[in-house]
Amino acid sequence: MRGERGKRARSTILDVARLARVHPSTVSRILNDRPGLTLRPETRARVLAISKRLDYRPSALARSLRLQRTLTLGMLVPDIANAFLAGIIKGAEEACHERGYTLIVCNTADVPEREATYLRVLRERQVDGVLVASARLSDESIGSLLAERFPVALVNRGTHVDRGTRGNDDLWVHVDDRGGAVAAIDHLAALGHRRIAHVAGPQTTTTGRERLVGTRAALRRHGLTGTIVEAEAWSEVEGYRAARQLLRGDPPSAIFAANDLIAFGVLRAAREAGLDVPEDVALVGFNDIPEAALVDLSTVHVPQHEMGARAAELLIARAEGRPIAEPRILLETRLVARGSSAPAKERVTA
Amino acid sequence: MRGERGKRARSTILDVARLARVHPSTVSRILNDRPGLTLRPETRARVLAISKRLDYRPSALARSLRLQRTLTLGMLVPDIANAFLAGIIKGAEEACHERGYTLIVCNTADVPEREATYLRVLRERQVDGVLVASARLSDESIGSLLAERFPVALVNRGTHVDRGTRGNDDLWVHVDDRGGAVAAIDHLAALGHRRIAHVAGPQTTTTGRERLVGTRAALRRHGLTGTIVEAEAWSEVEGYRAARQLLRGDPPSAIFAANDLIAFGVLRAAREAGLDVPEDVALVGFNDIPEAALVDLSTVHVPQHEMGARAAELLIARAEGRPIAEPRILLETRLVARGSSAPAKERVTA
DNA sequence: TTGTACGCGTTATCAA
DNA sequence: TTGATAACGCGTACAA
Repeated sequence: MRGERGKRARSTILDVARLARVHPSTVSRILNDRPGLTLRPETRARVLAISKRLDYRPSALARSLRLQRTLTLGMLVPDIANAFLAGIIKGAEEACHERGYTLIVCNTADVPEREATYLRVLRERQVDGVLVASARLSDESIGSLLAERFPVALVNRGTHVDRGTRGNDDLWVHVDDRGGAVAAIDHLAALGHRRIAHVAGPQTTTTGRERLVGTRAALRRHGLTGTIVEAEAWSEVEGYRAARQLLRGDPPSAIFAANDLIAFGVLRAAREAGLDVPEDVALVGFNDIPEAALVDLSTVHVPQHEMGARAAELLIARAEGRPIAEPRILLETRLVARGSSAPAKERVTA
Repeated sequence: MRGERGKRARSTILDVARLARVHPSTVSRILNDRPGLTLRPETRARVLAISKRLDYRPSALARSLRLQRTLTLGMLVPDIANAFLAGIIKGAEEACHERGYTLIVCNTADVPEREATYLRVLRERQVDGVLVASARLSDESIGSLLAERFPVALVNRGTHVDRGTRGNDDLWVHVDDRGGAVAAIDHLAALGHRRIAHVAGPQTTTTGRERLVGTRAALRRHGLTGTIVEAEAWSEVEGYRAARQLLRGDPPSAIFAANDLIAFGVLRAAREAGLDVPEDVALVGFNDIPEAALVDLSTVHVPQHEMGARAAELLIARAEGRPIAEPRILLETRLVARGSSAPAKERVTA
């Protein structure tokens, strides 16, 4: 039963060397060919030919063991299936691929135990660095990585891990959450809305907090109070739950949801409450995931792909020991107005 | 500049052995502890303690090199950000995690060159098997893998690779595409629709073909002809393009789109054409991705998570040389009726 | 019950 | 210009 498979043993560098009548190390040199090295074209050609004929492919395992680097990056995300994260992952994956790195994406489901397990696995596999896109705060695990000076890059999340012990060279790619929130509120205010509510994201996350801060500041500037409710998670379901609470009684005329998924939940709750969007209540989300266009949701655009790519590039630079000019990258957001926040304006006082 | 990082060298099995005053091999034995091996509890405890103290973690690299297996699976997908595939990936990832395997997801973007590159990378990394979820047909690359008896499992795609040279033991997890299509058409016919169109998926893919076959059969059974147009890709954009062609002139009263993304495109085209869904035209999709609920799309449900999980399990079994009872798994679909296909019925002859 | 010796496949370094 | 050697970190057959 066993041993049935894996018959045709893969050819190694020794096989090539033997057939080419050279030493294995010569084969290695030729195949990797460093500039500034002198090989006789003759042997070179012969080795190349043999290696092609044997379909020789070096073992990344052995090489990594020898080189002490794997050309592999790990990535921790709370949910692969989340459209926003998917965009980030894709960006990171492409940047990695371009530079010859492989990315291992790990789905933590925001469960600390899984996070820890994966972190262990990644380290056992000697990945050259870890990209952390999970939104949760305060990770001792991350703290310990940073403490060990293990290459880590944070994407779309901050950290409250003991600022004291860390330098200012932490790798960090995020967007202007406050600015985005301000843009959202400004947009709604410009449409004439005065009764604006905010369905905030979990206040256990940096993004959730920052967006709330921006919202509050903008509301104040417009001389508005605004109602704030908090969704317990960045999900449609929790957005729905929070919105129901908000819509009972005297509903606001406009709602800014902390992200698009939450906005979808708000949308569902509004419909159930017999409220039309945007006629009865205007709605703005955050992130601009592809589905936002599907339901004509106004939202704050976030360059997901770029976030992932930039973060991966930073991390690779760090892993390769290259100097990094800007370890912290702040990307701009941009409001995308769509149907969900269209009317109002003329009926300001309606 | 360099050498700055990676200072604190990770402790190896030798460090543990030294401090525990035993031979490295003893440490290895204790840590892996095979049943049926007799260790003195005393040394055992000592080694365990030391290893804990040093925070020793074995190198997966070295182990894999020695064991000739990596406990790693590769996965080829055309688009990580595709919601349907994301569900499959998630299922596969979880199954892998449960069994101690790591999954490397590769985004091929349906570009043959990338597919080939990734396949090479995965083999160099000695993955124990590859999960192929790309929908394209006829891959010589896949053919060669199969020929080499390298563990491969196909998910949501068939293969037209030379049936002759392959056994019947190919690993294959897919859904009943024909049955699903039939269910969709039956559903529309039951609503009273007589002018039913099908926006088919790319006929270069097995799923696209199977769904068309099912559609044709069902239409025929109902004594209908039906219009067929083909989308050039499984995307919103191509669905839109195909639908525009379909909707000019005398539009059908119902449309079955080969998958949800295409259905979204149809939806957009219908709206632009001033047609209301479902009042003027009923719509049914395929896959039941989460976004389908968002726009109230009727669709054929596909157990994405299960597909990924089952495929991964099959592949792991094969990689470990365990016998496989059912190498080909066919999962059932189920029609989910939502608003997009609601009315009609009473106005059959309207 | 534990130690010895070797090999997994590469590549860097030094010698020739 | 090429060869020889050692080492990366681990697991296992065999010996003690």
